[in-house]
Amino acid sequence: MKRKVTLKQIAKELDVSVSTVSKALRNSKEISLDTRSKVQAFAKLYNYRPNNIALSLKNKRTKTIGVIIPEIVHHFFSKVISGIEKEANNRGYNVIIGLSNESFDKEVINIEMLANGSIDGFILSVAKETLLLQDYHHFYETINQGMPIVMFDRVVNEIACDKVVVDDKSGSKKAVAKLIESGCKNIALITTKDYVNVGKLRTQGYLQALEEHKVEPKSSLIIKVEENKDKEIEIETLEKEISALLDKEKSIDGIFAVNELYAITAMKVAINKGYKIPEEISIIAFTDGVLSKHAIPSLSTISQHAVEMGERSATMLIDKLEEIVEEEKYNTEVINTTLIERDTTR
Amino acid sequence: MKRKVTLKQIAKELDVSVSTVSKALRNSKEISLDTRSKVQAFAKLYNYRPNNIALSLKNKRTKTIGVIIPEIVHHFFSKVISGIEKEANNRGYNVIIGLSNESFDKEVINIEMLANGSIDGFILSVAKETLLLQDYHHFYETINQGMPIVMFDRVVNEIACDKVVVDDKSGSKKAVAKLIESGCKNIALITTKDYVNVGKLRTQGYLQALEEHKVEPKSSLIIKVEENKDKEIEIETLEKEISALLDKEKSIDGIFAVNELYAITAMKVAINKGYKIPEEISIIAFTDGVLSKHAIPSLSTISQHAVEMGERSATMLIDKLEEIVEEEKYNTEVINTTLIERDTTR
DNA sequence: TGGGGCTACGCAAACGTTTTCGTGTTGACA
DNA sequence: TGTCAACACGAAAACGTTTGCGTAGCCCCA
Repeated sequence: MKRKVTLKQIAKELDVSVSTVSKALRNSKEISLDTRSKVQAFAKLYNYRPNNIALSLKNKRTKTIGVIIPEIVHHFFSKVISGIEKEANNRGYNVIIGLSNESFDKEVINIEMLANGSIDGFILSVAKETLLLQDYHHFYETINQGMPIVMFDRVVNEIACDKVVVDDKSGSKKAVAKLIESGCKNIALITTKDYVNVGKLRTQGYLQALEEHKVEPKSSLIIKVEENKDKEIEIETLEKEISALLDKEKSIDGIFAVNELYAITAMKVAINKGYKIPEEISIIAFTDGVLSKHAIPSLSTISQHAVEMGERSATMLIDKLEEIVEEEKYNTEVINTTLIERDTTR
Repeated sequence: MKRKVTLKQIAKELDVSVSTVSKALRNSKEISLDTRSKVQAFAKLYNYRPNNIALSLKNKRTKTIGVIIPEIVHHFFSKVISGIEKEANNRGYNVIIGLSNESFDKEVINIEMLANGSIDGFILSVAKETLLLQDYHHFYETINQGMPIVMFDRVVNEIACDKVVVDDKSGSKKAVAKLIESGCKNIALITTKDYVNVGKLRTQGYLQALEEHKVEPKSSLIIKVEENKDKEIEIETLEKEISALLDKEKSIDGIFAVNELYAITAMKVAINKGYKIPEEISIIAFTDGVLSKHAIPSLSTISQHAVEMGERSATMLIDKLEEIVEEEKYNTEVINTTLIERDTTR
């Protein structure tokens, strides 16, 4: 087993100095052609590759970006990552991943672990617990130490950093408008509690769409789901709530859910009750994923273009790292949503 | 903006040497209690954290493991990653991710990018193209340089390294046996072409189960799907094939598919043709994911315990890195599968 | 023959740590 | 007063690079 070869070893072997080897490999004309080719041949033979860690230390940059997300087993986040990875790789960066599992503590630990020189900057989406606690000291500290952060999707408005968000409100409006225009009169909303920012915004979009179409909102048509660590329980509870809702409000002919899973759950309950979809009840979900695509019937959704979000985030971060954009200038990019019409809408 | 503080700065500020600071922070009794507390207080005040890169260079270990997977927008792989990340974090390691997108070239580039000192070892699942080309030089080179590799799921048998695999054959047998025992007489198989190792093994399991139950296999009941870069097209083609199959072989009363998506596709076609599921046709998929869980009806599956695979892989790699296991000793761990009975089986 | 100007290389510092070894000061004790 | 141990600290090397600068050797020309 031949260990990795270093400049020093090459130097020793060829009886020249380390600096000569280094310069020869970079084809400096300070070194004679003769020596250059000798060194290069030797380096090639032994498959020399400069040690990244040494370079990082010297250059004070790692060419690595840290990504902290709440969870990875989630279509949206994994799509964002694939976008980040693509753009990062194109520009010669690596991606290191930390998962917060929606926990404040894990988010803090992950950030601290990476902030000590391992990476050049962060791309992250804030954990729910953090949003609930509203404790953002770890973000401030990171930024204060000169490490740029790009937040995506779940952002904290009061923090001065780059952000990439989806236009939740207008996305919801799009969805609800579609339902109304296709003839729905009584549209139920399945959303989250208000502390989840995106849920709140999507709720606002729903209300605005109703208003603009002069439909009176009815609070009895809105379910605000209580999050639960155990998704199974959350969904089971939701099933009961939806079932009760459909029993009580017979006039419901449209459902807008703030995510796929809520929508699928609603569809399941409705189908079990014998409703025809989309003839009797139309359904649209925010967030487009595999579930929607392959559901039977396939679900109409609002796509948030997760891959693009990832790409844009990476672009913003790297632009800042490479000083293509001034340090103190923070932007918020809004990614537009698209309505994907499938089989649950008319 | 206060930059990261270093030992040198603390030393200068407190008018002692760098080594004194270092020792004081590690509570060496070589340093007087007085100096120690002074240094520690100062370090705390300025939130000193040792620079990871410098430590990596010094210690010749990065405490980071590289993970190369074919794609991340895939329930199985993201689950494996979450398992890896969990175990790695528990043991103080970071995880850096590379995506091959099933491409040989990207796999090679990713490995080369990370092998130059950035990480201590690899966990990877081989890209399809690599399996097709059977060009494994990049794996050999990596191992030769003393960097351990753990392969999971899609492994190369001929390479001497640790492996974590799922027992594909027995998993398939379990599924097909279940179908037979619940009364199915004519079980169709939807699988991949044979060069995909796991597809091949699962096909073998199907055949063995039939044999053990004295059912004559019929090649007319088997669809071997031609992979396509464009999944849409692949699935569309598959739909037609399944449709033709169901039209031709009216006696089919069970379907076993080597992955969720194939199973869902089959279910879709069957439902459209008016079959009752599971009464007229039972379906089981290899690979358990969101799709199966939330399909309507929910799909019975063979779970491969992806999170556990990730954890085991990480454990094996780290054990080797920390020399808990001898370097030259390679193991192959087999993760057992579990049949999850849902609504597509009787 | 002396000086100037190349050429081709080596030295050393720097990045931020840790650790081994050396050393100056102090105090105790004979 | 001389010796020795203990104490408290500093210097320097090492990890693997890159790069500015110094310089030995040579040739050329006056």
